[in-house]
Amino acid sequence: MTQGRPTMNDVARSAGVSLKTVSRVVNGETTVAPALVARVREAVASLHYRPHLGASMLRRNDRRTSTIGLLLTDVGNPFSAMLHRAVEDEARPRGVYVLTGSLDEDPDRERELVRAFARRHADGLILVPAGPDQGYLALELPDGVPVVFVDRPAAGFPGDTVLTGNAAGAAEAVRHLIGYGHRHIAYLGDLARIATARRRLRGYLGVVEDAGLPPTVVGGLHDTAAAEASTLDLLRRTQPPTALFTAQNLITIGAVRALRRLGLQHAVALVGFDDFPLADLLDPGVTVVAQDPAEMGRAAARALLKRMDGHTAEPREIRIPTTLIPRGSGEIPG
Amino acid sequence: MTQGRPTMNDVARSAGVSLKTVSRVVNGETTVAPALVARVREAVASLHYRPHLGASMLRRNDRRTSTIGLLLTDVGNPFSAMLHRAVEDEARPRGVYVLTGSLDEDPDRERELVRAFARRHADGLILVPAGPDQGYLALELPDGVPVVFVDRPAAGFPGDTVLTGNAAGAAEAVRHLIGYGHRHIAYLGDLARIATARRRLRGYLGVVEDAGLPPTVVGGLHDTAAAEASTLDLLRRTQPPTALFTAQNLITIGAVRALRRLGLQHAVALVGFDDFPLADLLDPGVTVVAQDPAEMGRAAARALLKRMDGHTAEPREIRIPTTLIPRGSGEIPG
DNA sequence: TTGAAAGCGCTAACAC
DNA sequence: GTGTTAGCGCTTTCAA
Repeated sequence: MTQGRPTMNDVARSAGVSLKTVSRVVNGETTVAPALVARVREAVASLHYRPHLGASMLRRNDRRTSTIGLLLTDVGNPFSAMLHRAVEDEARPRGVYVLTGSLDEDPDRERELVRAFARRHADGLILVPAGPDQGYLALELPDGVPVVFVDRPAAGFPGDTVLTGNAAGAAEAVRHLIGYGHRHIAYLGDLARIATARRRLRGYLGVVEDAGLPPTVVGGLHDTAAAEASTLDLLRRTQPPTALFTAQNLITIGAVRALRRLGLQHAVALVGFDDFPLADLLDPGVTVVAQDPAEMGRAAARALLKRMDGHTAEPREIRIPTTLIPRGSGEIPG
Repeated sequence: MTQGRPTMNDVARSAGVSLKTVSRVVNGETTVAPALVARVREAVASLHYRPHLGASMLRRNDRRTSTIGLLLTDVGNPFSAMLHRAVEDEARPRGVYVLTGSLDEDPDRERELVRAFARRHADGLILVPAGPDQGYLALELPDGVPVVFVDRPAAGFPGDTVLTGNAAGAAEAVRHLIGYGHRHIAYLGDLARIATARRRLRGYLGVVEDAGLPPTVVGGLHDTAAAEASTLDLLRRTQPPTALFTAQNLITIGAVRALRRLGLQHAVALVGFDDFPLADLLDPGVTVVAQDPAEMGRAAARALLKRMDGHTAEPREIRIPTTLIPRGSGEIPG
């Protein structure tokens, strides 16, 4: 019955017209007699003909696939997932579909995925950079394929960049704690390679120094367990801090666990960077500086689609502000 | 400088060999003299040649793109996101990449996305069905493109199906509550179209009836707010239940909020279907019947890849068991 | 307005 | 081992 799917030629034969006429109808050209259009449409329907995008792409001049690539830290984490959803929502009305992949902070994986998506003729890329340098993009990507960077600045390749107010958000958190009378505020975070972490630390240090307070920095925390352990150590010191600023999601949760274990959750103040579900249901509710991943995704997708439409201008830097959400843990006086 | 990217012909000219020899080298065929291989490799590198997958696909017999489509309820929700990640992890070592999309329980959207992915020559699909019938797949998909269904059974198209033990999990939750002495256990859930919800309700009803207990069913709950309101109503009745079984994530959270507001969180027992982050940090910890989205994703991807490898056998039904995780709220005696 | 021929970049089939 | 020829399904170019 089916020996491969039907081609334009099959449709042409079935409709009694030439191949080219079918092509014209399928592509919505208006220079075809209505009677022929109808015959072709009928044949298309009865044969269940679907145009072969690859073949069309090969011959066409514009060579668009209406597909973009989205390279995230980890498609499974809630932050990435919300960003992903926002990108899809912007792309959907344009008939643009999304290839996705997780980089796990691995620069090799970043380049591998870029190459894979380039081979699949993505019209553009949205990238949360894992590596320190994106110069390779010039080699992997055909000319004219735009890239928008998200959450971290890129190096070596031009593109719009969507960033959160990392330093500003951290500064706001620390100022909030100072406003409640705290004079000894500790920073818990991941000081690693990642530019994001450094910016948050800078925000903390700036405010603490301006206020003439002693900085306490605990770095190198990558997961909940490490954060919990470090927080326990910190609070058992002879001069423990009266307030904590945790620079990331998982670290905040580790700190909450530690405070519980010591029964200090109503005694030591806490503000975390990044919101998380149910933060309001804990006791006390956890005060956070929330990012807006959905807005970041929307902004990135809009910037990319604009470039794909031929918009050429100097790469822009788009900054999405953070919001401090007081829920109790950050309003414990010092 | 760049007038389009280089083709195999450019490489052949640059290396002083024939087009076909380049093709052989690029495709890793072993019947080429080492000296020529080296010359071709060099030319490939210096010209930054990248093979044109579309053209290759067009001519090749097997016509594979090493791309699969993943159609989820909502890429932004944690359950879908974890499933997505597991699929990616299975596909990655095979050099298979993933097109993703959200259906939002909309059958039209389901068909639209299937068509879009088929046009992009996905080698296979993993689908969380939104609509009641998947018969259209036979028209939209080329012959031989396998589909694996996840989380819900499909109709009208053959394919492996990965399901959670919905009825069994619900039954276990209710039995757990009965084991703690409860005789009046209410069901809160979404009774809508969705097969999943009906199965959970069936699990509840089966156990309750077998135990000779009166069923109390509150349905039509779609979000946290509705669940909170309904729970409040329920607990203010003259004969309130002593235990709640909430059939879904968001409903569980709504119920938790309601119990808090009434100060009953240590008096009324609660078991929820679906785990959620921080369930253990609440007071009391929330006992749940946990699904395993990662295992569902792995199973689906493995089944799909096997079919893509030519495995032909009767479609299988793969059932991923649930796990009851006691954390406190389900162990309050009745 | 419609059609015939050429060819996009690549690989299958068959020479040499 | 290597090269030549034909052609995948479609759009371009140009002629009718």
